[in-house]
Amino acid sequence: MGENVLTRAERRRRSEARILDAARALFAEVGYERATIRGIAKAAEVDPALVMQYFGSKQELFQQAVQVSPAAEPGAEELVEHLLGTLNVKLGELPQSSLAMMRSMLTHPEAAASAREVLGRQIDRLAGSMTGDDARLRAALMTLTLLGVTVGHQLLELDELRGVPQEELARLLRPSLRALTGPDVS
Amino acid sequence: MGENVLTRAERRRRSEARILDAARALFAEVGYERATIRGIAKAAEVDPALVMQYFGSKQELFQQAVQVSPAAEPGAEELVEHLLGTLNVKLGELPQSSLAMMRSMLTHPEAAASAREVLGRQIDRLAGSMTGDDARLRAALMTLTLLGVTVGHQLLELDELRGVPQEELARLLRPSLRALTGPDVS
DNA sequence: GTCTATACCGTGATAGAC
DNA sequence: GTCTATCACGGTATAGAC
Repeated sequence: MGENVLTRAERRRRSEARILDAARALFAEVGYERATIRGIAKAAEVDPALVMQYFGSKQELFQQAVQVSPAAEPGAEELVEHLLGTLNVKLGELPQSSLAMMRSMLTHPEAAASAREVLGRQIDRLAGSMTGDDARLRAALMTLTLLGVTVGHQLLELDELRGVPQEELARLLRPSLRALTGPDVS
Repeated sequence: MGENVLTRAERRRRSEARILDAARALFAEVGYERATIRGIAKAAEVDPALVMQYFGSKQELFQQAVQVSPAAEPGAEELVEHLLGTLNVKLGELPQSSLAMMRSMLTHPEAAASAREVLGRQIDRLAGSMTGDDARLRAALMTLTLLGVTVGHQLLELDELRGVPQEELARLLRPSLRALTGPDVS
């Protein structure tokens, strides 16, 4: 019967992608609890039941939507400088999946676990480049400093950080983070 | 007819107090959306309808539960040192009302507004003790640093901060915050 | 296989019995 | 004044029509 414009598998793939995009956007905007299956389906222009059909549950949809690819995770080999490069990403074009995770990390247990994992990995990398017995602790404080700034900027949208260029923030934070680096530098 | 053990006004006052305590605890533990009127009532050992009767709505209950007394708000006259004193409070015995507010600040609009207000006041106080045209920005970064540490410690409960004494954290953070203070000291 | 219709539950909130 | 019964709503999930 002639060629179809879209095969079924192709349609399915596109619908899934649209749902995931809509889910990421909504989770990032209002968090896990306030984001609804019906709302996500509406944004993706699909039937609400389809979302359940594809992903099984809201929780599984959330997991697939927010999982950050390890490649996209910030590395920290050059320590502070690279961390501030990371900051640029964090402050500018932080992927929506990360925003969605961060938005829900205080209220949704699953998101909290994910946050602990991601932060833990970053702390590990940082601590690996540092010496001293409290290296992990200092690495954690550096990571949490960036987390605080990111929360204030991206999620709370404090007026004080409105429209401040990333370079300015990096410039101001550099000495502060270096102070946590300890005696050793990279 | 003789004296009653408890007058009605007294009973009412005690019930209200128990409800507010339970509300603070639940809001702090699971956030605004997951805390339910019924759950709060059960914890306070009162009828759910009573909560509505007393407070009108869940939102009003939240407001009354989380409102932080201005006296309890951290001051910052001696700048870094006092801020680190503040940190002690933040890390040790942060009042449950503040925890409840922080827990919900990323997902509940009302809590977000409250957080912006409290953080803004702290930034104002800090900036008042600093000079330079970017004083407010640096003050904001200092405040967000402490916010990040508090979130990581109190809400995400990162392993890296488990059981670390406040003095240790203050010691490690002091140079970092001083670096944001800028050329002027208090 | 895809979607329509609906069941079912728990929520905040209300009205009215006691 | 207190509480039982119920409402309307919105959420997840499912059964069955196409």
